[in-house]
Amino acid sequence: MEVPERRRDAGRTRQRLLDAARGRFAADGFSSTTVRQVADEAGVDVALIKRYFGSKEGLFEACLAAAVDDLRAPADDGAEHADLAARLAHHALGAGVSGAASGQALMLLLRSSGDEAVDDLRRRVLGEHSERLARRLAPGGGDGAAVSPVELLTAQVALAAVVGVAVLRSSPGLEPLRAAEPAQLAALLRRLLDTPES
Amino acid sequence: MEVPERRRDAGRTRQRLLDAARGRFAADGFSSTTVRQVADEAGVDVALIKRYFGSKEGLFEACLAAAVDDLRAPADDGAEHADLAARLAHHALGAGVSGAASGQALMLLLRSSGDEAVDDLRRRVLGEHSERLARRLAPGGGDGAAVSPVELLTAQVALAAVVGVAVLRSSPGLEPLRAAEPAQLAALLRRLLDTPES
DNA sequence: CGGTCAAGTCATCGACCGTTGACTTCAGTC
DNA sequence: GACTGAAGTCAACGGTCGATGACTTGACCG
Repeated sequence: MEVPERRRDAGRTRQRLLDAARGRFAADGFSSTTVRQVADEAGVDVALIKRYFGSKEGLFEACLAAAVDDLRAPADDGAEHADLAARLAHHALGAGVSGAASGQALMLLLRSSGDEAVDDLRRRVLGEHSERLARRLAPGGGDGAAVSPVELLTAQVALAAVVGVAVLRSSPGLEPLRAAEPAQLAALLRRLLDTPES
Repeated sequence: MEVPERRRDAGRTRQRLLDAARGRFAADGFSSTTVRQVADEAGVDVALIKRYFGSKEGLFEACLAAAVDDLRAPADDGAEHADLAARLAHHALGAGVSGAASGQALMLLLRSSGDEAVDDLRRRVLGEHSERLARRLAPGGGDGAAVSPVELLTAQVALAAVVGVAVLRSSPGLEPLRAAEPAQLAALLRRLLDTPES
């Protein structure tokens, strides 16, 4: 299974560009990131971005698609976290499927490239997640019936809390929030998921 | 008290630039905003930005200073909102002192210009707010003693929730979260401010 | 070994950005 | 009504960005 370490490997350089771009886009945003920075960090030439992704926006969309896959991936923790809050915290705040840093996929999802299609994708993903969360919040536990407006709003506030934690952990690096473990954050966020009225 | 509507008024154009810039910076971020956009939206010439604010960064810092003043301003609601959650929600998510849109000051605080001094200011403001919130969370209600780590973390998670609500309301426009009233959000966020352990 | 095509390099283009200084116009003063 | 300084206008600058196409180098196959 040992790869012979080819000096020219399209898939490898493509992945390097993807990794470098994802970090830059998540940390600095779309417009602050330059394709030359990404290419330098990946150790390849700038022109290869056009070859493999068409344009800077194409590169961003590829990063976003990977992040969406990370976020949509079923919690492989499985039965490890029986609690809904623990699963939410680990899924959104813990390390992603790939070697992404904590909360990187979530930060990437919040970044805007100015493209309307990208904004629609973001809206769709956030809407799906909030609805799924609301369904699990319902007493029945996710039967076919539509969720009530208050349940949906509750789920969105809980989702907002996770988003806010990711934001405050990344750019301002607020301590001790940044160093807190997902389990500890889950314990604090759990109260948001209780039913508002008995 | 009728202002004679001078055609040349330095203070007026300065305020117009400030208003236009604050909206653009809060909505699109620092690097996505161009000084020509701001000048056009304000109806003045681009060169006046240099005259009144020195540079684009100076304009951003002036906007940020105004936002920090908004956030640091004592809740003029006074005794109107006896509840801590209601005060937090109204203060951060309601309309600002000036005619700023909902959560605009908070969004502006999260934006980065790449300047390290600005990042330090953001860290300081967020740290102050979380500490103040933690002090009010303490059973004693804000005596001189230092807050416990768990109280500080609880306050920061609550602050993160408010930040996340502001983020999801602004760029993705997640419904029904976007249209929710501060009082309704306060009712949902209140559970985060309870003491974790009895 | 030579052919062939993908992978990677290089220089450069046009556009846009922030910035700047010289110029023009208006308001207040004597 | 001329003087003066502030307020506003204009054109242009250097620099950087994303994009592009011609060129070179390498790997694989017969």
